[in-house]
Amino acid sequence: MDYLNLLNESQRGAVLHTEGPAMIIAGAGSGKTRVLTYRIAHLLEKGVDPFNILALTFTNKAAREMRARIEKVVGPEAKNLWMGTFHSIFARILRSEADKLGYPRHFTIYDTQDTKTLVSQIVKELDLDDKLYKPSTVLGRISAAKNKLISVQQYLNDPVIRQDDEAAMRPKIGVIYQQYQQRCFKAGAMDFDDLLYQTNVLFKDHPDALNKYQNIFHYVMVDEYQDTNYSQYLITRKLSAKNRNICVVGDDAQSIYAFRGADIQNILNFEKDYPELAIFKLEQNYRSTKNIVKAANSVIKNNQAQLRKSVFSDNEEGPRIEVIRAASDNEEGKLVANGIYEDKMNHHLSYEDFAILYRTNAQSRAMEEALRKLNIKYKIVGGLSFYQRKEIKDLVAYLRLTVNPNDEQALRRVINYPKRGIGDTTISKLINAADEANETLWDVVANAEKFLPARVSNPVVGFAEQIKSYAVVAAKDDAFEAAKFIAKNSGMIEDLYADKSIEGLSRYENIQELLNGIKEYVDDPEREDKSLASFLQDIALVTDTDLKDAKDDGESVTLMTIHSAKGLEFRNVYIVGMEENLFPSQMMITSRADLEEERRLFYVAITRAEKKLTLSYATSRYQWGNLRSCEKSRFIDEIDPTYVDFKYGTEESPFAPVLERRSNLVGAQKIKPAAAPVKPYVPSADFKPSDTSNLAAGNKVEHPKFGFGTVTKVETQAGQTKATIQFEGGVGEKTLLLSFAKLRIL
DNA sequence: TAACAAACCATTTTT
DNA sequence: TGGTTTGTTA
Repeated sequence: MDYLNLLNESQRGAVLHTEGPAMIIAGAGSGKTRVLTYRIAHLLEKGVDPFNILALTFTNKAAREMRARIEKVVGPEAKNLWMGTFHSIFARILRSEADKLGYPRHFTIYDTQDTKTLVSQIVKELDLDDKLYKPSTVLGRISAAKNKLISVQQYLNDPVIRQDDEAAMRPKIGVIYQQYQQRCFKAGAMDFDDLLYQTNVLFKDHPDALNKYQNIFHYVMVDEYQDTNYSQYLITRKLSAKNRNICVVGDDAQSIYAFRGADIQNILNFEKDYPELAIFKLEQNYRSTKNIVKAANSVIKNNQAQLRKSVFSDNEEGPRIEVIRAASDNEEGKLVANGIYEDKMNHHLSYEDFAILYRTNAQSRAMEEALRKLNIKYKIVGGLSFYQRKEIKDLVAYLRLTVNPNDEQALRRVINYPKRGIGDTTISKLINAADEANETLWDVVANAEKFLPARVSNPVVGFAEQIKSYAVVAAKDDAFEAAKFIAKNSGMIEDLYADKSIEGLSRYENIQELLNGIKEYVDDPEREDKSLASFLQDIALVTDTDLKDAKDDGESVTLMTIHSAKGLEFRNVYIVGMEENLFPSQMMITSRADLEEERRLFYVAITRAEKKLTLSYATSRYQWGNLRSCEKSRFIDEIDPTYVDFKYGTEESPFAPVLERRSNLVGAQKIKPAAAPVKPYVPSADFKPSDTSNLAAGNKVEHPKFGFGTVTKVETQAGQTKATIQFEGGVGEKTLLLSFAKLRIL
């Protein structure tokens, strides 16, 4: 029990309050993980069986680290906790209950790429305009629907949704959603959202199953509760409905996943669901200096929607926040790299102590170049992950097909790789045949001789036999033996080995690396299930962040997006690209809610730093291939100036000459002002679109993006009413479709 | 069917 | 600008 002495009062309260609902509001750096760890340890010491505790996190890494920390306190019992990400825990539960929902036990988990391909296939089959129905747009709608638990039927019947889709000129999204779900089901596949959606279906339609898990999970804990969506909210509420021992931990100020359906109301309204709720506020920040904490507070103060709390630090004052201005993105990189080098030398630090954070992945390039020039080692988190490489996806597709032959995306991927004489025409014929006979693609492939002349069907049947033989191997051998056999037998190894180019060599090596990874997986002495199916379930939910961490080899600066930095801390942090339209991102400044999310993102970024924080921005930057001029981010000015040092003056850039020289070069592009030299307009807080059916010339209106303006013309053409509006503030004249535009008549 | 060129798209963030 | 996909040609 001596760990109780390591905690402050509110931390201790949160640890000891084990019965009944509890909410822990944990400010950044306030020892949240420590509280969760000890809370679970405390439960175990009280005699609670680890099998009765469910702890949900958002990343595998968080789960792994917490389990390791608990293990240090309570020993190997910690292994028996139900601890993992929402997706991995419910994938596991769904797998054992799959038959109730009509899915195979070894259902495939489609990754983002699979789902995109599937959507484009459907769009093509329905003969829709692929410019309008972009996979990302369509999937965004489908995903949002699933996260709100809107079924295909509800989607098709809902008049509001129909109107939205029609207004966006995409009336067929519902039909695509329907096709998409059918195809996934037929293929025995679930996407990420399905893992949560189908869990809800399971609990709704099978009360016995719900009951079973309610009786297993006596205690439910949810980390990063501010990032849960409706689907996740409902799962946790149902699971804890019986015992009401639910403890959620979160910080509304760090909610940064609204774009993915996270609903900050889940945390703001938690009290309504549980009136007997105990609330604990962790307000002391142990991570950062006073300066950093105060600066972060002064920024987040600008948000309206938030729970009241005051985060403070008892640490040293620390240096002030430094703001660097550079003339270009490349120079920004140079200044940051130099700064890191000097800091390291002056303070005897390791490169491990530094992180460079940015809003978008595209910004990493300039940083990488600059670091390389100074021979500073770095690692990038995010970007193209190992499992997204072509050759890896190919081998994984074979493995998936072995476990679940109905997996359509996997089948289409490898049916003619390596080349075995099955051309596009044959494949389309097979797909059509499957469609007509209302069978899965696999059923047709396996019986191709019934559908096609022998000359073309022979290689297809041969392929099916091959896959069947893999299933036999996978049934008796472990994942490694099976994968090795499949890689060889499929001809993949041979094909890659034949390619002697540098890329070919690296592809070959990647396959070896994947096989090594599988070997490690089966060699893990604690691994119970060493089957291929189990391995596949595992890697489907592994993210790049998890991977890089595992084989981190020593001293290097970390580069990543702010999103992936959540939950991490570094001694010295550089936040780069502090420019309007980049951070805050231009797509996020149309509404107050979006802007507040960007601000929370900035808050998260600031609070990653322990000792020293540096912000940088460039007055010009390459974007889409041409040089654009940029303005300093409004967020810089939101920091209380007491805590800030401007390193390179605020009036004129000392690097202006560099910029001039560059633009004078023959053929160099002239610096264009940003497309709209307009002050990004933030609508009135109470903005509500008016009924515009009686709009007439002369009306004064407000638009959420363009600001205030006067209507000069209203005309109706082909049933579409258009208004021409002269906007103020340099926006100029715009013609807007009234069915689309949100306007408030003043 | 492979090699190459042209066109196209992208920069929001991810389990 | 640069990476990927699509189209054209032999």
